[in-house]
Formats: sequence, structure tokens, C-alpha cells
Amino acid sequence: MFELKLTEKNARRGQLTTPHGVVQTPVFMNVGTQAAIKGGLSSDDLVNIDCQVELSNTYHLHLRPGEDIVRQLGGLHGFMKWERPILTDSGGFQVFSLAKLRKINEEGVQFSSHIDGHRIFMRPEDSIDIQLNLGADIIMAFDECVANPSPYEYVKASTERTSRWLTRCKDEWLSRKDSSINSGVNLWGINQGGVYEDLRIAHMKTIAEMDLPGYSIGGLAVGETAEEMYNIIDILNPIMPVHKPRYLMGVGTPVNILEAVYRGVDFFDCVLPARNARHGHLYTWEGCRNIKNEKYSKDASSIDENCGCPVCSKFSRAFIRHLFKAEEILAMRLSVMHNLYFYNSLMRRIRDALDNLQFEGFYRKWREVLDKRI
RNA sequence: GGGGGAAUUCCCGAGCGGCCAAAGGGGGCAGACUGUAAAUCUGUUAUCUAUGAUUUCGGUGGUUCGAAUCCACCUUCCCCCA
Repeated sequence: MFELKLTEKNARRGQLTTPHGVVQTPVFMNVGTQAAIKGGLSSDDLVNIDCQVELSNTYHLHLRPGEDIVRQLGGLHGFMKWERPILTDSGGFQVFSLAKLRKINEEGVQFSSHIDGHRIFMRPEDSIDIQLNLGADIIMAFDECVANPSPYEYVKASTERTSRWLTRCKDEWLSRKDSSINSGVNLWGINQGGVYEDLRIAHMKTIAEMDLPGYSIGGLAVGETAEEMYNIIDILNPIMPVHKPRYLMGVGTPVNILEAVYRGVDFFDCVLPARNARHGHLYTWEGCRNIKNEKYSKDASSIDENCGCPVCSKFSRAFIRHLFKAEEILAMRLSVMHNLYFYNSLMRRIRDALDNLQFEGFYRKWREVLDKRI
């Protein structure tokens, strides 16, 4: 259950209780699509970088190793030895990201496996079944993450289908959850509608009536401008259920997150910090730096002098740059640890600011800094 | 001592008379990335007073309207025979 502890303007400070513990919000969920954080981090590392929730993926784990194996090995928690909460995404994002490898109809989505091409037909019921077998604490409705730009008529039809799929997801969840390996599992619905305000509002009203334990905003950060994204959040804010968690899927940059917290969002996830880390773009409290740049070749200081992460307490910029140039996997491991620690500590600072009712000032200060390139 | 082969831009390497500042790869430099088909992808990599100009293909000289490409000699390296 979700408890809204306090608000400052639209920003919210809350906590979510799950079968695997309490989550303090606003929170950034660390993405481990295939039950692993890319870059070589283990569940121990996740604890050390202050991760509250780990996120994995239905489509990818269904293909490999398969949810039956995961279930036999204790669900995702036992499989990857992670004791804190887990959220699984439904495969809806793969409807978008693997668009060339799938066909949609009313019944569901036929994917051609990106690994070997074999066909997988995924209905909403199948996505829920897989997620229940994976044993997540929060499972997501199976939706179509609609590409941007898309014609109004397409988005309208797609969003209406996503509503029908949500009913099927809810029915499957309700009838199956008590006999699943994690009976306390919650299903969250996903809002779609592209950049069309009326479709967004109509869809949110429809899914809010279904009285699900949580709601997310999907289909953003897929090509629209940041202002369009913020506008969608703004128009949804007054019609989203107040006492239920709000999750902005797949977002975003540190400033995106700050702006979205300011607009009332509680949950986030994004591959950006991990992917950027693997590519040498490291976040600091002065902005983002590309550690591979030549100017760091002799720099003895840490990635961020003001960072308390296990990497910054020890290693120099020059060393990490060298590891990238030498293509040592340690470059990625250390960089991913740093960036995820940065995101998790950003969220901690946001929560602290809210607890002290000083988020407004925090927001105004850091929105100017965090996306800078240095 | 005799015979044969090779020298190309940061490196390897293609080119064998004009379409060559010179393919391709590597390396270098920089950029992109937002519910992860991403350890991926893109740009760039002689110089300048830059929609043009100048200097480059071991060196020097020559043939030609025109040479990285043909000729002569020189230098260096590799292989084979003695």
C-alpha cells in the first residue's frame, strides 16, 4: 500500500509497502532488464549504491532463461539474490522498441525473438502470467508504448486497445495472484495517449476507474520534446488518484526527474544512467562529464569531488579514462556504480528536501546545474 | 658475392598514368543514447587567409599536357642462392 506522507505544492513524499519491504519515494528504480545490471553489478553492489527497487523485464526473461526456471529457483528474488522490492515491466516497451519484429492485433502481440527469430505470441494474460511466475512485487499492465510521432487516429485506437488489455490484465492478476509465488503482488496500470492531451486525459480517467494499486505514465521520452512531456504530466496530475503511486516510465535525465517530481511523480526508472556510464558519460553535482575526453588523461581527482560513492572515494578520473581506453570491463562496472549511486543519491536529496519542505528551493537550484555538460 | 621483392597519409594496408588529399581497417579526437536487440551507433582525422588554394605516397632527377602510379640512380628493409 502507498502512503502519501506530505506534499509541497505538487511534489509528493511518500512510501510504498511491498512484500519485500518499504520503498521511500520519490524513488529511482535501477534497471536490470535481464535480472542483472549491465556493466557487471551484483545484488551486493546494488545494496552498496543505495538501490531501493530493482526492475526487470518480462519479454527478455521469458525468452531467456524462461519464467519457469526463474520460478523454480525462487523467483527473481531467489534467482538474483536480491531481497528488496522488484518491479517487472510487462513487455509493452518491447512493442515499441522491437517494432520491426512484432505484429499487434486485438488479442495480443506476436514477437519474432530478437535472439533467434522464433515466434512468441504475448497476450495481456501471458504477460501477467510470466510476471507472476517471476515473482515481482509490482507488475505492469501489458500495453502498447506508442511511438512519437504517431497519427491521432492510430494513437486513439491503440490507447483504447490498451484499455481493453488492462481489463484483461486486471482479471488475470486478480484470479491468479493469491496462488502465485508472491501473493502480495500489485498490478499497476499504464496511461498512454501520445502527445494528445484529450487522449491522455480520457485514458487516465478510464484506467483510474479501474481502481488499481498504482498508475504509471507511459509512452513519454520517445521523441517528443521535454516541454511536451512536462505538459502531459501537468495535465494528468489533477486527474491521477492522489493516494496511489505514480510512476513515469523510462524517464529520464536528472533534470527530467527533478521536473517530474515537481509535477507530482513518485517513481522513475531509466536505462540512461547505466548506458551513459557504459559510454563514459558520468554524472556529477556540477554536470555531466565524458570521462573519455582527452582532458582527463592526467586528472588525479575523482569523478566527482562531492560524491560519496565507492568509486569516487578511491579512483581517479585518469584511471577510469584509461580503463575505457584499454577496454577493460572495470571501466563500465565502476562507471555504472557511480552513475546509479548518483541517481539514487539525487532521489535521497529530493526526499530530504521534501521532508524539510525545502523542495522548491532545491528544484530551482539544481535544475540549472544537473544537465550541464562539463 | 649473385638473384628477386618492397618502401603510401599516426599505424597496417589498397591504389598501378587523369574520376587521388588517396579505399578499407586500426588508433586518435569528439558526439548521440530516456519502461535496454546498445561493451552500440554517428561524425571526424595533411595544411591554410578554406564553395578555393597549398604541400604529401623513401630520396634525387627524368618522361608526360598530367605521376603515388612509367624510367634512371641513390637509400633502407625483406626473401632466396653462395
